[in-house]
Amino acid sequence: MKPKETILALLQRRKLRLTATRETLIEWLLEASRPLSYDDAKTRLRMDKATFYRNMHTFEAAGVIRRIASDEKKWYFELATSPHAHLVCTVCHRILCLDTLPITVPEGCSVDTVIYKGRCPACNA
Amino acid sequence: MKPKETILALLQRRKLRLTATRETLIEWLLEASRPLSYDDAKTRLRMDKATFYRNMHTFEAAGVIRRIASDEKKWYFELATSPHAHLVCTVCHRILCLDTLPITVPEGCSVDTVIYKGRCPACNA
DNA sequence: ATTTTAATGCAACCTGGTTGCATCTATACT
DNA sequence: AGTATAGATGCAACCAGGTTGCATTAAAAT
Repeated sequence: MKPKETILALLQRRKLRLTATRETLIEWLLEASRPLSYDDAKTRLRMDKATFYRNMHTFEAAGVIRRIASDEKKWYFELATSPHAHLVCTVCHRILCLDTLPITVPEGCSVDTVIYKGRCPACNA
Repeated sequence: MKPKETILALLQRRKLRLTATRETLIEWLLEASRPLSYDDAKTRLRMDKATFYRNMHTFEAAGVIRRIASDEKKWYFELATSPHAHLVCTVCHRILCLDTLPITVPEGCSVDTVIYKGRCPACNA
């Protein structure tokens, strides 16, 4: 995982300003072990949702993060680490990162990522 | 694919009423070769959206259809045929049905379905 | 220190979907 | 067939997640 400084430097190279808000967001993403939503953010980070989403767009454009659509019509965000599959739990709706990146690519398609839908280990027990 | 009569009979067995609206919806789903949304429906079927979504819930509960979340925060619906994977196109946002049902199930999870994200053959050309 | 330009916060808005309620109609009952 | 009744429909109001406009604030360039 890239250290915070590397990510912040990357943003600065893009002429993006280094605000306290952005530092907080990056720290928060670094700590997370799974993709997080604005809902997750707002309990820990006091921040307007417009600011949150605008920064997520900015970070995404800078290649720093990726977004994943949940089943419950929310966006989840994770740092753009090496590509991997995700499991969207149909019970608790959390999104887990998986090691496995399978697969046989379907004919004529190009596949960026794979999403499994099912039960996470906690909900499967 | 189950014929229309079989599906309608199945609904009746559940004490659901056989309305013109429901017949139209079932016909429309039978004709479709890919999952469809209310947006797709409203251009062909004149029907209130509350009625559309309520029926989709009812059909789903009866096991007649399945729903798939798109990237654009819309629900897509398909008849509950044999389980298969889907490709959500990141360009045209359409959802394609795939023959392949891969996979190695991730440790401790149970997997209901798999979603590929990438470019459909049309957008990949 | 001053200027400039991007980032922030608030409120208003947009879109997809849901809910409350009056009306209507498929089915059950006689 | 005629009537009763419970489920289905349509409309409007609502809700939630996310976006946008705009005035204010604050990095960073000078």
